Amino acid sequence: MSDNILIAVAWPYANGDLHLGHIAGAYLPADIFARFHRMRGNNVLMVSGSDAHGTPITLRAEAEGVSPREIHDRFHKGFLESWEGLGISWDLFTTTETENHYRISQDFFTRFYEKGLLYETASEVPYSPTGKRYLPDRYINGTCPHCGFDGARGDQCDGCGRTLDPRELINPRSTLDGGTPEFRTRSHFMMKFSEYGDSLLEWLKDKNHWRPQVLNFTTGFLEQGLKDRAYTRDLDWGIPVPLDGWEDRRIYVWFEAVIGYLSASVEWASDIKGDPEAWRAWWGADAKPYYFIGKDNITFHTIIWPAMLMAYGDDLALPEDVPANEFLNLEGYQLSTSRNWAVWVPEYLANYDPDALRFVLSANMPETSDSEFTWPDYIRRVNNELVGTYGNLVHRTLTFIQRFFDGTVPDAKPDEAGTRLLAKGDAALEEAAAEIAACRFRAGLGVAMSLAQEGNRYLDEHAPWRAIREDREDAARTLVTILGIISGLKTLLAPYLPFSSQRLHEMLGLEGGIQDAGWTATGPEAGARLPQPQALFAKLDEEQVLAREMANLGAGDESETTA
RNA sequence: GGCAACGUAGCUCAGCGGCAGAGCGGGCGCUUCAUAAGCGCUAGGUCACAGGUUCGAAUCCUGUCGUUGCCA
Repeated sequence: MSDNILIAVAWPYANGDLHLGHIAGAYLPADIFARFHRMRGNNVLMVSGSDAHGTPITLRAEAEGVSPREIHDRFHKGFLESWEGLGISWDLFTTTETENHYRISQDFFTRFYEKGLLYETASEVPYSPTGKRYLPDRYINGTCPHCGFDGARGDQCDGCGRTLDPRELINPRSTLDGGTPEFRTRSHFMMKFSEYGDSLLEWLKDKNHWRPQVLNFTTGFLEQGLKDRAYTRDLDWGIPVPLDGWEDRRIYVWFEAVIGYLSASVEWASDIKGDPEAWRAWWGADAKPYYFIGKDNITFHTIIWPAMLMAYGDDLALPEDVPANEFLNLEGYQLSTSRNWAVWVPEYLANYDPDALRFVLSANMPETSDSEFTWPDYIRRVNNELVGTYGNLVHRTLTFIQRFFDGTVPDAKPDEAGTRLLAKGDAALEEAAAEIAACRFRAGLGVAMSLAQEGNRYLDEHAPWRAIREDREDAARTLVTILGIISGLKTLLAPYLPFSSQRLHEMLGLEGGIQDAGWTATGPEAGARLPQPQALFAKLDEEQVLAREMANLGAGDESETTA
């Protein structure tokens, strides 16, 4: 009996390239999970898309003097290239700028409105008389009433870190033209989230498999009492409120972005699957939706979106798990786009192997706490663990068969010790499966690396390079055993290292795609001809990599740094 | 300011009531099939700090300091 597993992944703002933080935080764990479940024979639907409507996009558009849509189109295209290069295996990566997404987001609004869950309220909104437009909080600068810092923004003061209301600012001015904003009273819709606090707490009761930090945070948040929130904003970029006389208001970007998980599923069903109803299998009572996000997004995925699903009705499936990751730091500091303190995916892919990055980020994934990426560590892990332990086990075995057995899989049966090792290999497959299914990706990779080490140890103990001289049969038994271990490793590592696992699949003389080969350690048959082996991974030149990357880091930074 | 999490070996991280662990790096040795790769042995720690609970605390509780996220 196979499960229907929806893999819903955070929607990146289309206002800049992807960096390592995005990958380690959400996209890599989601992809490992998706590939694993496909190999196990489950029905996977993995979706996400570009968030087109966030403030960061309009900010960048105004800075460059182009339209928000142009910014969105440029970076959405870049995302697609990054996914391709990194092997992130979407069923659909769409965008919030589709007609389909507008329709479904407006349908949610209409449903909520008709159910009486949206009510009007008046609030004071900053308005620029010179620009003849309403201003988001971030578009207002002024003096902080708490610390006197002059560059405080309408939402937060960078001087003292306090969050602000734009009306508190002393001497407020628009960042667009420096003009003084006035505050106008505007009607907006509030969503009755407060009605769902108890139901959410009830729903959380059997979520003991969630990560403690996610569950504790969510429970604590709800126990303080869930408040109603403004559902609409005064913007001209975004999805219009579908009510007569309200067309100049937009649905708040966060509330339509989470609807994207559903609208992307619907789009996949009609446009890719060719069966408009096919999405229901992943949203019905027995579906298991997993949401892969970073820790800054927990509230929206464990509270707001489940509340919206409850409010919508139709028994749409609530999250099975929200394995939010913590953050990845870089060389001791937080990632920062403005200071160019980041490793950008397109630049990485221009110089290095995608599997090497997937390996290093998986080995050090921020599952339980913030973790650290450094280039020296990247080089060490690639050269010593990926190349030295795993790649070399494969290479020494395959070149040995090529050299001493004419590239033909020997016809021999493992002896007692070999049979024991192969049993360990089978056990490792199940052990890793349990770890991955529970979203413990670091641990799953650890199982694979331990098995590779066992393989190396076995080779050293049985020394086929000595046996080949006096007892060819013994050497053959050893090699067949290790071939079985390598076959298991190729499967075990396929979710983590899809490109090299496919190459290894072919080097073992096996046909087709590894993703269709199942979760088994089945290797080549006796007598099978193996192609000339190639190294799975290249060693890195430490000096060269460090020279290039350390020079890149922070380059182009025009602000003062204290580091 | 409130809530939540984190602080463990030189580095990156596990462990989360019962003799302080792994990988990498360091030291010593073995091996030569292999991308100078592999294997074994070894050194190293007041488990942030101060109290408390317990026969027993890195682990549970309280407080302090530091880091992070969310909220005000």
